Amino acid sequence: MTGTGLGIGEVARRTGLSIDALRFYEREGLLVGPVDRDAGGRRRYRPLDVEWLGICVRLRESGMPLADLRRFAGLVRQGPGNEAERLRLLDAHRRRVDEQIRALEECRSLIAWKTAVYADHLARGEATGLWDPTA
Amino acid sequence: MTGTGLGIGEVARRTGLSIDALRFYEREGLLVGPVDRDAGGRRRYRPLDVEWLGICVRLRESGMPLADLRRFAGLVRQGPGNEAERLRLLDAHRRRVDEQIRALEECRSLIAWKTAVYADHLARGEATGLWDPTA
DNA sequence: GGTTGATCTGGACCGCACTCCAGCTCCTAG
DNA sequence: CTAGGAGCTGGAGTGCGGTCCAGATCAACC
Repeated sequence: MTGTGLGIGEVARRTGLSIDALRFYEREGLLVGPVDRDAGGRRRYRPLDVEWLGICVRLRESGMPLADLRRFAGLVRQGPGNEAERLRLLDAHRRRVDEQIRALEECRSLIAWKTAVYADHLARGEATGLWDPTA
Repeated sequence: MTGTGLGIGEVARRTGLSIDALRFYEREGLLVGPVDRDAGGRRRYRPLDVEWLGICVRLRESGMPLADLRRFAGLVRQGPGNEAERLRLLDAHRRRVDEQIRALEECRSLIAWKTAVYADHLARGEATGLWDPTA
């Protein structure tokens, strides 16, 4: 029997984080609590840890800096009583995500327009509207 | 008279890039051609340069690495004849942007759900479903 | 002529988020 | 017993994308 919880390799596979990143996150205080260790000193992640790491991954993917993640983890670690602050933090982040989506959509439409210009140009041979700094 | 073209400070204001970044981009070969200089050796950006920089900003905002931007700039610098490759490059980037938007929207909905949980909790005092690692 | 403000160059430095490494321990299978 | 594989620690190194700085020059105005 492997004991309770998951080993670091398994957690890495499940979360998509590297083993090094998992140890790094722990050193940086991004977890909601100390990770259990087995008799030999190896990490054993409980389901809660893994779930939290999943959230970390999402927040990171959406551009939250580690510093903010650390603050959030700190609030959660303190336990109940600071929900208002957690809410503020998440809400501010959501607004940033909205803004990112908006900006990306704008970029996307510029790119789509440019690709359309090139595609059109290729479809009919020489055409106008191309970048040509030699002009 | 200030002569033709814009000074670096003005271009920085218009593009949102810092003066240092503008010089850095130039050193890194991200521009479509050499920037003009006035009698005193100062940069004078032509409208085409500024327009290209605007595109750079968009592409960077949407996560294109400088290396790709450099490749694209190189193609444009070469002049007509490589439109197919420019198209491939932009198209690949558009797909990455689409993927980013998708991922961000997923993150957004997780965050929205979490904030709803906290908001609900705050609205009615103690409730369930909160992170509490002390449990 | 002097001051002020923008710009120049080359090169050092920075923050972020990891990633890699040496040298060690521990567990399991054969 | 031994070989292999997963994991451990502390610390150094990496890649990206700029940012900062010293020391000089230049243009314009008073």
